[in-house]
Amino acid sequence: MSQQVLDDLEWRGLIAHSTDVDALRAEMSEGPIRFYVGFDPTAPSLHMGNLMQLVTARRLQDAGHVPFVLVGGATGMIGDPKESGERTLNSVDLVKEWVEKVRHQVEPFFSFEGDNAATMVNNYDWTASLSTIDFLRDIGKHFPVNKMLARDVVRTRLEAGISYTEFSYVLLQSLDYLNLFRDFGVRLQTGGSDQWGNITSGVELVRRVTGERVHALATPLVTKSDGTKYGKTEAGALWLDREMMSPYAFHQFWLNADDHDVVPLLKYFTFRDRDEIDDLAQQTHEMPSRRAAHKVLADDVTRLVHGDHETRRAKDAASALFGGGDLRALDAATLDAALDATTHLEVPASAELPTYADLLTETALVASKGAARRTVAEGGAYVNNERIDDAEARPSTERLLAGGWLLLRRGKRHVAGVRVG
RNA sequence: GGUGGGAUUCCCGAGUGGCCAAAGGGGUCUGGCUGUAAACCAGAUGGCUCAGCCUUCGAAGGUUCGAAUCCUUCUCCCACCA
Repeated sequence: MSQQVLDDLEWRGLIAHSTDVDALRAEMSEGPIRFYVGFDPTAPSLHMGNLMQLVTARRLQDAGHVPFVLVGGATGMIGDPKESGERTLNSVDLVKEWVEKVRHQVEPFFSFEGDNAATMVNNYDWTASLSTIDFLRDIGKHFPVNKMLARDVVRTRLEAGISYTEFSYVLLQSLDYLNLFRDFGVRLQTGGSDQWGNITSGVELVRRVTGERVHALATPLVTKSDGTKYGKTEAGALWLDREMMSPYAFHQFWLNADDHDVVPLLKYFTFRDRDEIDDLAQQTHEMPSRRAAHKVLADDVTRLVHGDHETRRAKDAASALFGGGDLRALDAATLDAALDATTHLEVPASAELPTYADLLTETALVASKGAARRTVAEGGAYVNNERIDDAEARPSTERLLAGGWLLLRRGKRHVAGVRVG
């Protein structure tokens, strides 16, 4: 029973790399196993790639397996080498702060009760007191430098330079696996394919030290159908933190997925089963304009990350703003709810309201006043769904909608509210 | 250690004294077509108090009426030689 989750992961396209799957399947068929997935505090919030790991781990827990969710209080201090170059070390206080944020973001995804309750761990707990001598003797001895140098990331970094600190990162992550195996009997690590090198190094360390063959699975990098990297928005990464990305913006991101990407995204990020996803794929094929799959994707993922209430708000905002109805017909309460969900701005009521160029800039709908003028000249700026042609003009108070709102829009889908009052 | 080549706007890459806010491509944005898709076509793409001004061509100085372009020093990369 509990091994069928592997078939599900495979069908969803979530297994990009794996150690011996048949051996893993055999172990799972005997009963639940313990597995771990780690998150390094490299930013104040998790993002799309981490979400994929969270959802994948949740699938494993739902199948009866026992999650150990690791927050990288130690690894976050060191920094995983990335191809683009050396990282700047974050201060100890900042890492600690981010550890707490990551922990809070991660917790809602798991159940901490029942037979297969999840356990939170922090690798700082077993590394902080580790002496350099012990580390070098017990761990370092198992890492041939010639093999470490052969890793792709390291090789690409040899020209540009890599510090001993980052070069050593893999030892710490491998030590995590060894410790979790010894202390808790963890036998599977999951993670993103960009972590595959680190993950297999952990498998190797466990084998060298204990002779046991533990397992690993890596999910693919999320890419668009055209092969480019997914998860980037105009504003940057797709953050899970609502302060860094509003639930409305988050919901819009999924809603605006390319048709070609929507089915893979449903498989990766939702808990819809095969029949439901096949049905949604069919609907998208037959009536693409209804965007049934996009709506399910956006609603499900937003609900998962931000909850029911925020999802409802994001949906209501979208239907008020993009529903195509007359904005003047909307009442103050509806507009309040819809525009509160977007980026919005308060300006005091006065005889002379700011110019459109200023309003567009201050709502961050455009990057600069020059960009605001350009957008207006290109015919890409709208107030209350009416195109404006003079950036230096000011809205008259007669234009105000219920509740003193003005609806600003740039292009087709970037909106912001201005409340005069 | 020596010699030669290089560092240009978000990225790649042209530019070798004024016509340079700087070709071309990519990316991005807007418009058109649509479905708040994709593809395609067109335009835009440093900032501002916008017929003008300010900041930008690895860094700092200098020459000149005028420098991304010339000179000096420094930093980093690449190639060849030792």
